[in-house]
Amino acid sequence: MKDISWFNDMEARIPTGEVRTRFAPSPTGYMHVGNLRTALYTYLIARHGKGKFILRIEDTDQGRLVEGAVDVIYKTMAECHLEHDEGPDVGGPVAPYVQTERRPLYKEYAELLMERGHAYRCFCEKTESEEDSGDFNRGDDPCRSMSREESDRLAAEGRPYVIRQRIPHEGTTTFHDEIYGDITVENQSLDDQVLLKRDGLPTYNFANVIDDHLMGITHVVRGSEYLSSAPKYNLLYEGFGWPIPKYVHCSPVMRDQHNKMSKRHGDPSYEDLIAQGFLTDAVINYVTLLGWSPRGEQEIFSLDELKEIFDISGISKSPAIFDIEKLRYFNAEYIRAMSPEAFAKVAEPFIREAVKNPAIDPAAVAALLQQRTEVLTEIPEKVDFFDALPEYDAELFVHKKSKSDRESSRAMLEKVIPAFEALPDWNDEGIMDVMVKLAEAEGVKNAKVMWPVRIAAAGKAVTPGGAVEICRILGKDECLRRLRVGLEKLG
RNA sequence: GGCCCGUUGGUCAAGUGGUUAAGACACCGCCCUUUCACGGCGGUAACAUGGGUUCGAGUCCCGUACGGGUCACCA
Repeated sequence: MKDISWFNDMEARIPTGEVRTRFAPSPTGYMHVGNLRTALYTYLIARHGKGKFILRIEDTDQGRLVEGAVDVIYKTMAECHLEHDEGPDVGGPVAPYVQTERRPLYKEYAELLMERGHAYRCFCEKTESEEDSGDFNRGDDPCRSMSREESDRLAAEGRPYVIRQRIPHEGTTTFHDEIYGDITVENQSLDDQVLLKRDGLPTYNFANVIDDHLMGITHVVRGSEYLSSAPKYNLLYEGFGWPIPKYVHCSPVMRDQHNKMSKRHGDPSYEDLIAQGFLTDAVINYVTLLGWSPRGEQEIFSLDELKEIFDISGISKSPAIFDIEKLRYFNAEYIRAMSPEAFAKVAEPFIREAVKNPAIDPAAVAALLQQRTEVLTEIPEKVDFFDALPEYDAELFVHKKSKSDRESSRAMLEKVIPAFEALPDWNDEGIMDVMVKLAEAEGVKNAKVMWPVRIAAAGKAVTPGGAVEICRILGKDECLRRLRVGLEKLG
């Protein structure tokens, strides 16, 4: 009999008595929105339960390793404030946290499972066509019924093999999912899945069970694509005599009715969304609500609030379609909730993209933008007129609502220009005062004065801010220059 | 195709046998307003479908349709 004292040592290291969850990405180089949501739910379950959140890297697929991908994971998680308590970089009681570094472990456990009769070596070399066609009936696999002696002999000879799970042909298996409830399947619908690959590395399905157990994971959170595999996991846990964790299978994030969000379809990853001008906190808030309901009417939540209220029972069973329009709304809400200073800081690079003129104060422009910006990337086109007066048509001076036409506009500009020239201090009060007084003197509404001033100052119909703010920010000289240009167009 | 899961307005969703079926985004209208926004008010719009069970069904059961997942030595 094999010496299995190592087994007891491993078991002794498992932390107990606390909620423990893990986010276990395979390093593919970027963070899908679906991945981010799974990470969030996993994190929130741990934090809500005052437990531990663990990062584990699943790199058992040697063919899909991407250079630098692990760094992307660290960076994204840090940016999203998903700090982990244990992981490859920070260590922890059940290290190592990278699957390839745990390699020897899986084989030991696979052999332990063989000892217990729940797994067997399979020496078959089946061609892809046999696998694909489904012609090969696993029930007929001669390896399954091979004697242990024969199996050991072939292995000792150096014959390559995989280790398969021995699934009973009879009976049913029932497992419980926190979201879907109890699910029962016929054992005969389950196949003898490979646990240990020919290269000695475990399959995802096996490594997960081993690691989740050894790391003391209490809530196994993952995508619903693993729902069909869950009965096989149960059989593995039972085969080892291990407690079964709580399963939390999350439905996918869709790009439309039929397709999951995917890079292939050009759907944005987390990194892409940030590049498109979305704020991390807004993305987190929106993504959390995509497939989870807090039940009340509040929608805007900080991560700290989410830690407090997040509840597994609020996760929905059906897939959710990603709606960038609603994300824009969340983003706008977050922008408006920022302090003017904080917004000026994030907006400045985007303002400077369009406005090179050093005389223009970016903080002043930002103040105009904050209430009317949804995503940061739309800023440059909104403020480009500060840099240079655009070519525009005199027709812009015609505006029904403010009762402005070319005639009135020319008349107003003719009177505003000298009044502005005479202004001792160039500030909002002074500028406003000139225009209000003029309107009074002319017996017209303020709008009739302000419309042509704003148009001449900006050269476009829609602007962030009104005539007063735009004139002030432009500075007296530039403002007057533009008003004269406007007057010429009307002349 | 077998097995598993799902289905409330265009979208996210509340709802756990009795409600005028919440709320949010989007859309439309009105108000506010120096433009556009912000904000305020209001509006259009949903229980996939057929049978049961029940005094009563979006809520429970069965069928059907549609959609998704899975059936890899990928995760």
